[in-house]
Amino acid sequence: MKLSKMAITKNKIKHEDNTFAQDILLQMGQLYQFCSGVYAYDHILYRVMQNVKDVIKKHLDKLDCVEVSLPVLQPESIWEKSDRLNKYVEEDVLFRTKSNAQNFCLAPTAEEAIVEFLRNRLATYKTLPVTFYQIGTKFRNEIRTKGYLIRGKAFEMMDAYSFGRDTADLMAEYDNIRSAYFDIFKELNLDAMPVGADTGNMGGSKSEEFMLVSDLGEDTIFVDFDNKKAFNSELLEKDNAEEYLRETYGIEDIKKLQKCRSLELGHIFQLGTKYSVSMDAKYVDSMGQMQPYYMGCYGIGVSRVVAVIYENNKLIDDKGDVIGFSLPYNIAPYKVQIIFSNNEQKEQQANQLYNKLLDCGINALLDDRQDIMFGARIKDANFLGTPYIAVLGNKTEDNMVEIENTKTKDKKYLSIDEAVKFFKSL
RNA sequence: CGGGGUGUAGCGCAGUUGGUAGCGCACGUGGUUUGGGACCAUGGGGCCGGGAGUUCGAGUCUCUCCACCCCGACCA
Repeated sequence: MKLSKMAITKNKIKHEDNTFAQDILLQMGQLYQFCSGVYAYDHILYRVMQNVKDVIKKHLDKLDCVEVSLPVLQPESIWEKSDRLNKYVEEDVLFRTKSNAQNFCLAPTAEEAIVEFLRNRLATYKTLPVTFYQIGTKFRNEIRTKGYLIRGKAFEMMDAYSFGRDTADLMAEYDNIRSAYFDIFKELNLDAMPVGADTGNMGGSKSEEFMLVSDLGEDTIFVDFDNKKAFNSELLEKDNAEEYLRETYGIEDIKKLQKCRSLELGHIFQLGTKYSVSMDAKYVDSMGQMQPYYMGCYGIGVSRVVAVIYENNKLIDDKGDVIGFSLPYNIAPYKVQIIFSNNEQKEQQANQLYNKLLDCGINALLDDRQDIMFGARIKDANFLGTPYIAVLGNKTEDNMVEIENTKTKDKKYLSIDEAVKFFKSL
């Protein structure tokens, strides 16, 4: 992609109090706020999110989870069936809309929709167990939005739903997804851990949040780092909290746990038969008897994950100012930003490198903006978050490229073909 | 919904005891520059968040809405 085509102006970021990554994204125009909790994503940010989604998909597909797309516009009638409509309306969390004849809502989650979608096709035990998922925009009228993408009114979420014959099926798939979550967060380089949590509006018997210890978060958790056990402080409000924690999460002595601030990135629930019973969704077992599905549901806050990735990959100079980002190679939509001195020969070589990289399927950015000084190109090169910068400057030896790792600042000097080879090897 | 804060150009901000709007960056044009955010000249861009008042006169004072941010409460 050429910068001249991306409507990118010379960036000059005000650094005062700009330690928050998303403030930088707003100033750069990668994030644009329409109103509280509602944002547009510019190209780079959007592609980062796509890549995060691809990582999630890869690990779910490995488990034979089936990706589908459920409607964002949901008839409220399905919410009446599960008896959740009143609760969501009372809490004013639902964005409601209507035609002359029918009431709709914008999907805040999709338990009802997935049951409607699959109930007739999961008529017999022979079709079970299965897990379906989707990744898309969800809408919740948050009473109070927070931290831009951390908590918005419209946000991207992966939501998966498992259908099993019995508790054993449910537990097995819950564990599968749980371990897939470990793989997903590991690949995203996020140190998230499962934390015992309240089931809230979802209901069900047990749930765990995947929490990242972070000041960005809104939750307080208690962690036993040695035994890798943790729970959300909200559970302390339960009746018989200690007994519940011991039985459900195997937490013996609360006093030994360490209190931490944390951010919820995912949440997995053992729903059991809550929705299959309320919505009368059943299958026929091998004895010819009607049985309710044993369901689980599993979410990952994708836009929130993206916000954290940016936060974790800020580039900070000696003065402590944020000067850009260096995204992890596997998440960065573009691997290298190519800049060149204002002379024809260097421009030609830069184009050559750019085209050769594209031919090899390596996404590169070319800063081909006119009337801009070389120094400004260098400064700007950190903002779009490419893990590498390729410099073809007057001080670079002829036909050579200076490749800089934006995170480590390591530099190497290669010919154009060697540079291409280098990127192919990554 | 309580508490606090902020609304002035695309972004970041200044605007004195009320006198009719400024700065930096960005953007246009001309020229000189050209490896760590160049310089000179010049130009365009504003319902000063909205409305009502006080006043000869309101960005500034009063009232009242609204929006956004932060802290709570609540939830994912």
